Amino acid sequence: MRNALLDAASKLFLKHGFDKATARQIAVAAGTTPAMIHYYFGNKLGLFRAMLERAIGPVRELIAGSLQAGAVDPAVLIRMHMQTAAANPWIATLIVNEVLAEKGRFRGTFIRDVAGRQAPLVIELLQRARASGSVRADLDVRLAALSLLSLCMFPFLARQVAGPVLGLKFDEDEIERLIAHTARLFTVGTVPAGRAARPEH
Amino acid sequence: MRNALLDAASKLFLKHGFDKATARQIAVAAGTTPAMIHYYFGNKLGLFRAMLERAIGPVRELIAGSLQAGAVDPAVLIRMHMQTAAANPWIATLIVNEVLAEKGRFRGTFIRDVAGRQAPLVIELLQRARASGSVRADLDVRLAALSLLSLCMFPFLARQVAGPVLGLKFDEDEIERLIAHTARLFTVGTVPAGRAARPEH
DNA sequence: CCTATATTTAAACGCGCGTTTAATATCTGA
DNA sequence: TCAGATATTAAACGCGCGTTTAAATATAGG
Repeated sequence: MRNALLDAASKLFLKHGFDKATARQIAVAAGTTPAMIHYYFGNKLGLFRAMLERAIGPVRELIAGSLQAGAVDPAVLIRMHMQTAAANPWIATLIVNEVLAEKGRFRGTFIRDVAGRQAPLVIELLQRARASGSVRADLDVRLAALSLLSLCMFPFLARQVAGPVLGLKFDEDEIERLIAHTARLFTVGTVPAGRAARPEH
Repeated sequence: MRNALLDAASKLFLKHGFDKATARQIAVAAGTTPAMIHYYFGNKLGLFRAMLERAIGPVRELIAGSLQAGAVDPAVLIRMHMQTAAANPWIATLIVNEVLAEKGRFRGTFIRDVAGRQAPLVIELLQRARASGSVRADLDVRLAALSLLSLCMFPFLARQVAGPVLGLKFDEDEIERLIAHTARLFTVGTVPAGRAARPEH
């Protein structure tokens, strides 16, 4: 029953957000009553937190691990971010509903545990790239990190709008082209002055 | 009283979103009772729509007008978008709460009246730039339009997170540097192959 | 001045929310 | 077997929400 609640909570919280998903909805989806939420998790927020830890743990480890593995290319980082976001649509929904939204319930945790750990690694990666001469020397790495995250995340946050407006389907093939396009845009866009911009493939 | 309600609605709806801002909150902020909302606007949604039309009209005209004025540089477009987003913080909040969020109350209108009109103009601008040889010939203009919007909008949507995480203050000076950085990243990133990337200033 | 209309007030409505209670069922170990 | 702990159920709680009603007040026109 505990697991059934966690499963239902994953589906509904990550689809509709914390406020819109009601305790009764989740309980019914799990085949029980809201009293079980109180019994196992204390209250609705406790269920949300438990569900979140289960959902986000693997993703957090994946991202943190692959960055610490060593110096990687910005293009590789872009690919990893976008593939993760594409493969787990709930991440974008969660960020919109619980991080970016005013008083987002997950913002504090997200800043502390996810973005707060990841951003320094991205900045350090860009600094190394700058030191090695693969990006221009006068690049502001913090602004560049922001641009990189913008390019990687926004398309998935805005998927429901970008689809109809720009005529994008967000199928597997198109996402692959989007990743290649994005990696090239960022790589070429930060190339040292005087070095010719070359197609990657 | 009608105007007092619209003023209070602007402040609270645009700050907290439609759901979180309660009818009583707005009525009290306007110095009256919720019954006045029913009297002048029928219900809460009517007040939201009336407030929205008043708030978004000027911005819509500004953006639509300056694009139809003629062929402009992508860098100019980027500057205009980012300056508008920076000068009107409520735009980012509105987009997060009512457009990107699941079942956002403003998504339909936004797609039809704002993004749906603007995106074709951005795409056309990029096509002209491509035809004139100022961006590379094999650039996918739809993906490039998505990247452009990502770079322009995401920093302001994620302001509350990017600030602490990347150490950004989002003051006037920094926003100016962000705009210059973004314009350069996009311009250089879409430059034709073989043409040297040059600093802009 | 008086009446009819427009505006404002105060109070309550029904509803669904998260939560809690108390009773019942199920399981477990000595 | 059978008490004690664990798990589940059904029902209700108080609360705040958007909304509605009906009475009181202000405002204009003949």
